[in-house]
Amino acid sequence: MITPADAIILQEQLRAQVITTDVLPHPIRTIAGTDVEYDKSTNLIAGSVVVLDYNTLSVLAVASHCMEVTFPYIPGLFSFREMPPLLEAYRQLEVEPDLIICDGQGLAHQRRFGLACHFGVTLNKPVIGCGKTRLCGQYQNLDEARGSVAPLIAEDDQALIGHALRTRDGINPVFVSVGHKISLDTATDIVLKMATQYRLPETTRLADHYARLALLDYKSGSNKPPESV
DNA sequence: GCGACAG
DNA sequence: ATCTTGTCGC
Repeated sequence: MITPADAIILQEQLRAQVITTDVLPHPIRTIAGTDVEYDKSTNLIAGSVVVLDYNTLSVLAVASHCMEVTFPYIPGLFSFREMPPLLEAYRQLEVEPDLIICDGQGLAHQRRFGLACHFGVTLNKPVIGCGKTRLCGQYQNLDEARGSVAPLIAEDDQALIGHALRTRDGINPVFVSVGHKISLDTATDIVLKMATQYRLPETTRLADHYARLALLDYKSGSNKPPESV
C-alpha cells in the first residue's frame, strides 16, 4: 500500500491538474453527493454516492461499497482513506452526475489538494468540497444570516482557498472550496442552493444516510447464522 | 517545543 | 468517525 510519505508526493504532483474555473454542463441537470461511514470495531468503511435531480432533489441513483479500511486517518491525507470505497461506489452508478459535492475540503487544504480535488482529478469531473469543519485557513466577519459568506484565507501565503458559508441563520457555517472544474463562487452558490432545510446540503445528508445503511447491510449480511443441525 | 488537525 | 440522553438556551 502507498505510504504517507509517497501520498504527499502524489498530492504535490496531482495538484497541478486542478482546474479552478467553471467547466460544467449548462444547465446543470443532476448533482451527486458522497459520504463515508466508519465502523470502528470491525475496521469497515462504507462509501456512498447518491445522484439527485438538480431542480427537484429527487433521488435518481444510489451506489454504495463497503470494504476494510486501507489507510490511517491523517489530517491532510484524508482522501487516501476515503477514495477507495467512493471510487468503487461511483463506478457502480447507473446515472452519471453533472457534478459532485464531496464531504471534505478541496483547495482548503495544507497542500491545496483535499479529497474534492483528488476525486475530481481522478474522475475528471466537476467536484465541490464542502466540509463541516475547518482544516486550515482563517476567516472573520461572517454575518449570522443564511447566505452570508466570508473568505477563507490560508495562514501561510494569505491565498483565498475557500469560503465559510452560513447555510442557516445563526448556525455554524460550512466550508466550501474548489475541488475541480468549478469556480469558488459557483461552488458556493450551488452549496447554498442544495442546503434547502438543514445546515448541510441535501446531497451530503442523503449520502450519509445511504452510507450508514450500506454499512449496516454489510454487517448483517456477513453475520452468518450458526449452522442449523 | 506547542497547538491545530477534513472524517 | 466514534463514545451518547437529556437538557440548556434562543
